[in-house]
Amino acid sequence: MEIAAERGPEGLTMDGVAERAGVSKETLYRWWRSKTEVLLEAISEYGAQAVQVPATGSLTRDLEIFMRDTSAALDPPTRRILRALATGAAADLDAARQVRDQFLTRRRAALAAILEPARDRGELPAATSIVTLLDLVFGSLWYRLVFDTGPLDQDWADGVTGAITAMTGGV
Amino acid sequence: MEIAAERGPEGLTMDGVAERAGVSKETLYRWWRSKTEVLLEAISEYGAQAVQVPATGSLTRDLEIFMRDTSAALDPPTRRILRALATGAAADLDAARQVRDQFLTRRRAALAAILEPARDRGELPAATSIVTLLDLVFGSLWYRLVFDTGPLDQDWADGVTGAITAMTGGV
Amino acid sequence: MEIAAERGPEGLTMDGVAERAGVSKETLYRWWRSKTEVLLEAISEYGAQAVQVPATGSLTRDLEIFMRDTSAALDPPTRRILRALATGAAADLDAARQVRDQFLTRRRAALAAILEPARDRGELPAATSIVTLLDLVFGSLWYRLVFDTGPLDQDWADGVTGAITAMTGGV
Amino acid sequence: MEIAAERGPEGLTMDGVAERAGVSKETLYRWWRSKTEVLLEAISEYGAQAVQVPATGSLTRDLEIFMRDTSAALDPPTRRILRALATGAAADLDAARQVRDQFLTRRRAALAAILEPARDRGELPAATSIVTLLDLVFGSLWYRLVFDTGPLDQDWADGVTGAITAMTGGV
DNA sequence: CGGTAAGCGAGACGGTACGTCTTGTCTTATT
DNA sequence: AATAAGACAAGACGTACCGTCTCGCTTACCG
Repeated sequence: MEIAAERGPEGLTMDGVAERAGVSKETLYRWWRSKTEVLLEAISEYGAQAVQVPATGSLTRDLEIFMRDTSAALDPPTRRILRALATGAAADLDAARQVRDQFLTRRRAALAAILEPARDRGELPAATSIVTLLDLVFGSLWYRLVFDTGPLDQDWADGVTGAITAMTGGV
Repeated sequence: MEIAAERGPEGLTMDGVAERAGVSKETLYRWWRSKTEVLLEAISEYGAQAVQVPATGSLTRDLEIFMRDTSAALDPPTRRILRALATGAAADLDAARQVRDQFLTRRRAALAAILEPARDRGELPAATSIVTLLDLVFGSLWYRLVFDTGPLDQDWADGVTGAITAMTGGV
Repeated sequence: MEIAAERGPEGLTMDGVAERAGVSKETLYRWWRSKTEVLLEAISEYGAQAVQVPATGSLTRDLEIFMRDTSAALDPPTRRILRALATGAAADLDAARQVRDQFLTRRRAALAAILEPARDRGELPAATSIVTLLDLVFGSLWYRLVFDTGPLDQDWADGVTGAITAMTGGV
Repeated sequence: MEIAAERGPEGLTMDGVAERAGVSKETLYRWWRSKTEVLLEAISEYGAQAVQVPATGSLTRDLEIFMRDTSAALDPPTRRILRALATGAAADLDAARQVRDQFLTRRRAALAAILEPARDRGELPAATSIVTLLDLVFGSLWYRLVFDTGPLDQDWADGVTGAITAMTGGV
């Protein structure tokens, strides 16, 4: 985590991790088969603190809180770590699967826990595909992360919140 | 392109490109400073054929056409090429900038050329942030590409189309 | 022994021995401090059958028997074992000392038991240095073993026998 | 050479050579496929100075000179180098072949150039096998080197000389 | 007879070298 | 002057073996 946070994807090497951890490469490979596995486990310890799922009863309010929390968590070191994760996933479908199953899933579930009740309450059209919405929201996040197309600040958070809530339409 | 299409991000090396091209590495580096630059130039030749911008006068129809075209273009070889691009961008902010400026921009402009008139016609709320919508749509695409979270087929295309047009609300 | 006989010096590892013996490395190292010690002990069990010391009363005849016996013992598996021993000895003076004291000594004594009486009987010049002769004979053997310069067959045995007995000169 | 001379077989590593030579391991492996090849080439440069072949007309005298020269060359650093060579040869038949062809051959030829004329002159029995004698002499040398069974000093040189000339018998 | 200590298997560990791979720079000779 | 050919330093990769270590388990001896 330290190395990924300090130096980003390029500076993260198994040799480096082994040295920093005061551990032999042999041991590293015994427990984790790849850089991605190491990172995932490191993150899961770090991010074990359950993702907050606001439940104010209002989709707009819930989303706003969730998105702002998310945005607030994305300081530069964290962004470097996530970019390292994305690098691994983009390069190798196997790593992608691991990231998906062991990392993305959790956050997707949290957001789904906001969206589904909202749809049931009628705040989103009944036909709305939650999966599509999740892709849109998290896609926006990773897109900005990977391609550095813009900040992931409060404005961004509010923009996404606004777009999603706009789907409530005239309802 | 051939190599990236055949072998994906991992199998794409400068040595490999030089050999396949019957060119020395020296020459490769003289003209392009990095793998990303090589790929970008290769893609731009390939994808020079201007992106079609439908203009049927209906946001829903335009979007549907655009998304289906996009989806249709994403065959497995193309996906491997794009993943190679994402790998480079995620690993290095400088590469990210290049991908952004020389590749993403074009497609963003095409979609913007659909969304902006639609907003002007009142098919989207006047306050709608086009940039946010672009991030959502392309984010969804790259998210699925990078993390292999699902197919980029017609269902996906229609799902995104539906979500965006849902924002037109009761209008 | 099995491993050394099958795979030779390169394939002989402490891990391998431990596994084949159904024993933990811990135990291996408790009883023997090095590969060389393990091999030496294994060989001493194997080769415990006393070295035959012919005593026909004729140097030529005794030597011939001894050399032919020696040659006959040197089948390929045995050669691999001896090469493993030589590898250890050449690499490390401490191992060399152990091989010398616990292995070479025995065979040297056997040959000396042939040469000394012969010298006393006048079949070798009185000034002959037995040690030098031992070095010449066994040197020839190990030289061929280590550098694979030629077979250790009956021709070789007879050649050495002939050379040594030639020293009896016109006597 | 420096490393082999200073630290002997155990301390000689490809990594170490690369570092000391200010060269990358890649380059090392491009030119030499193994430690043995590196050593052989290093030695051949070093030892390029032709081996002196005395030709006094007397076998005893020639041998004495040759053996004393040989003995004098075997200072501790040289012995460490030669033990490194023997370690490689003993461990691997392929390395053994290389050592034989590129190193041992030269010295064998030099000694043969002494022995053959002597035999022709009648100083050795006509039936004497030169090859056997070469094995005996050099075997004695390497035996002492590998197993550290005794010094390779002038006494040793004279002992071997004496043994060989003893074969001239009553002539 | 029940408690304790010694020896054991299992195997993790830090360390080090291995041999391979890719990167980006460079030199040389050719055209 | 641009090129191909390819050597090169740098350094990460993933593997192998070494010798040490810690853990429980099982015997066998002793109180």
